[in-house]
Amino acid sequence: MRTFTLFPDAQERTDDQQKEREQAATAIVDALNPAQQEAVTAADGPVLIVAGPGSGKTRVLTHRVAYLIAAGKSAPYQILALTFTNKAAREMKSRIQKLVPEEAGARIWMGTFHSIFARVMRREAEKIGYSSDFSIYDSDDSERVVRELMNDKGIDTKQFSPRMIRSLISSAKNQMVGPSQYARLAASLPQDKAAEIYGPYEQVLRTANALDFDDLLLKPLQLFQEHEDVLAQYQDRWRYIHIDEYQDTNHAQYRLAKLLAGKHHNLCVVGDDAQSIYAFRGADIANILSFQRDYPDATVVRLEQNYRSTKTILRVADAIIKNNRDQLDKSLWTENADGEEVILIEGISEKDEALKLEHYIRDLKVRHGYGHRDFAILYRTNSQSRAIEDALRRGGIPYRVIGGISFYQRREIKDVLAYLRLIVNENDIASLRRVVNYPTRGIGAKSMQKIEAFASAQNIPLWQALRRVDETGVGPRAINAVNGFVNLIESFTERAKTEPVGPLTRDLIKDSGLLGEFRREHSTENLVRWENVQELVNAIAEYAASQGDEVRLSEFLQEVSLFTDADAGDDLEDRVTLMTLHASKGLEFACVFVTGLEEGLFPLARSLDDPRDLEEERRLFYVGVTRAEQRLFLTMARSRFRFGEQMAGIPSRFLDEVDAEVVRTEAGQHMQRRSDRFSANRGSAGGGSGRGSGRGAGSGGDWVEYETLDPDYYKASLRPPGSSGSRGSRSSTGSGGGFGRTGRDGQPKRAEPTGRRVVLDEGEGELRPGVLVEHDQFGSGKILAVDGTGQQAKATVDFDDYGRKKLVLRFARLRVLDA
DNA sequence: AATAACTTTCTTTTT
DNA sequence: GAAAGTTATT
Repeated sequence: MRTFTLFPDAQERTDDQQKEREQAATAIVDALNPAQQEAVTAADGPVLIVAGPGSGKTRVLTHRVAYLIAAGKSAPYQILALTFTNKAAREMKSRIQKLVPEEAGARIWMGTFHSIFARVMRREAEKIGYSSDFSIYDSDDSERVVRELMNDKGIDTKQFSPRMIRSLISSAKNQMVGPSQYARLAASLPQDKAAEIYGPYEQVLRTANALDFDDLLLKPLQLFQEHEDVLAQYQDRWRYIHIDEYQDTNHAQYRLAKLLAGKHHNLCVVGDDAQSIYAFRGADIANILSFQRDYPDATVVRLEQNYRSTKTILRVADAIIKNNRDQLDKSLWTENADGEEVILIEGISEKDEALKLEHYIRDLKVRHGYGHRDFAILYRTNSQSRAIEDALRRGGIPYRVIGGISFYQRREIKDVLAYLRLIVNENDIASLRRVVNYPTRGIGAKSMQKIEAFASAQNIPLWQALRRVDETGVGPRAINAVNGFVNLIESFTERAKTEPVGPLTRDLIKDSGLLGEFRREHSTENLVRWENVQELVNAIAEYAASQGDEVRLSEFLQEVSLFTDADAGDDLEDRVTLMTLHASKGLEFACVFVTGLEEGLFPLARSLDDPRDLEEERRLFYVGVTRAEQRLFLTMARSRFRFGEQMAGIPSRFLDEVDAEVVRTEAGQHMQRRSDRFSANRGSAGGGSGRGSGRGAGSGGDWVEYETLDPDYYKASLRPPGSSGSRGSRSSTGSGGGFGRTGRDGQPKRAEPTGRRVVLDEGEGELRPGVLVEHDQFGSGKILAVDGTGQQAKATVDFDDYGRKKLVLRFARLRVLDA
């Protein structure tokens, strides 16, 4: 065991304390390999850790922070560690507290750039003219603002999508180009339109006292640039700064890091240029490539040993990344075993692909003892999850989907949040617009137009115009409605000053009419929505509890905006994980399926024009492949439903780039190269078309013949405890409790029918082909077909007088005629 | 002003 | 295969 001489400026301690600390520090360092040790114990000053996948870089960062704390570097200063997700921060923090338990009280600021600087803004907002109750606009909110502005200016939102305009504005902001400068630089038609919107957009956010995601970085930058004293204060607060996934920092983040580390230079960054996959949102790979130029005295450590994957998997990864030109040279190696060959799976359609995934998972689980949590299914676009979910659900395999529409992005949740935001911040125009006539209360577009005209004529905030609605010239009904709305919001603003937020939110949901909206129609969908809203109430109550009595609603709202699905993950449950390749960054799984390897999908069609985009896609593939510890599967479908129609799938060019030596097809052959890839595997894959006997039965020894097995053999893997499988998995982080709690809280008359779930499509079961039905308008007819379920259920009906029509059951109000 | 039903458009990845 | 936009009807 080695002992380290700890830093000379450590606090004064008794000899015993000093000894204890040195032992702790030694233990922290001894757990690592020499290269990692070097990274962890590097002297003060800039440190660049270039680390390949699976090299334990997050571990290194964790240990470095722990080591600094053990060495007494933290007190009285604090350590800042910026991670890529909030979840990563949480995990790192808890590991640090295990490594240096006696220092659990050490102040570590840990989180994403966005969450850390939202905190900074909460403290300093007034200094640059914002109030600390600012709202945070996510890209959805921003897009709405952009859309409205475009409508105001008569820009065709069909020709130029608000999303595109928003993202142009966002990248301008990221590069710190202001509206007037952007107008000068605009060189294309969309850019001209963006330039037209950019200034007003900034103005709207400003008057709304709102910050978008870009502002969360830019405003602190502005703060630091305008207030040297504030900068100095933060420079001294955070003497040691750590940044994980440095290759994915954007320009503003780069500047922030540079400013903050400007005084003490203790900036330690970890990254892998080969894993840079966020250029589309402004990440600049140059940040890591030029670190040594920015900090010539930097200690550079390379971590090239991989501890995660088998040699085979690494070989595939290496073959992939070699096709990229702009890459720092790294040679990855591992002492791990060769491991299993990589398997290439071909489905006849995306359904077949999904079915095969399900079969493989089942098979591996039974034959090799994997748990569900050992599997990850990765895809390029969120929409690909559907087919896979269907297959897993049918197979009774529990799963969770990360990303997609996260809980806080759901409409019903955003509606409630918009009310809360308005209560906190009456200038929040976007939230106001969202809820002013939802649920409908008679304040339609025309009335709002008049009120807005009045506001701009009088040069008063929109909210004030609402208060003076009787001067705006709208009709008496609208005046009444607006006054009701204003009173509603203001009474809650008043109550929010003294009352706890949990019950307050519950009352709000009732008084605003949202509750009535959910009850109005008893559909399964509304029930789910209502459950989600209950869950939100619980989340708020929970937050309130964790913060003690002093609850800041605005703070909760701000944090919620930065919360993502990936942060929520309860890893404890034994489920298969489904997510995009992007979301998989930093994670690892025993078995990984990279799916949808088809031209146009992965790589995505849009990336084909620009070689840099294509390289990013390739890095994405590299990231996906290197998530696997033991087994890797590459899958594709020969046809796929996209753009609403069936499209043929051509094997991805990426498949030509992997090392064919270590890849075999399901049939056990070595993968064939490009020249004949279009016919490759056709013989054996053809068998997959016969679904019933499918599962590659024809391919020989690879597959267990399910039919010949003891029927109980698979029982264990069927339908584990978790209830209705997937449905809840997106959003059901403990939803059950939600109802109970609200119900218990003691207003029996409001007791929602929690147990009795009235499913109002109850008639649906009777609507089968052949059944005679009657429609209010079309008269009688015969059902020809029914497709979709629940909300989406549609029936094709042949009406006696009107001919064939396709009706959405939700609206159609079909009555069954007795035969 | 609100609703129902039909039509169109668009689908990358996300802090 | 879903959302937003459009139109017709009350």
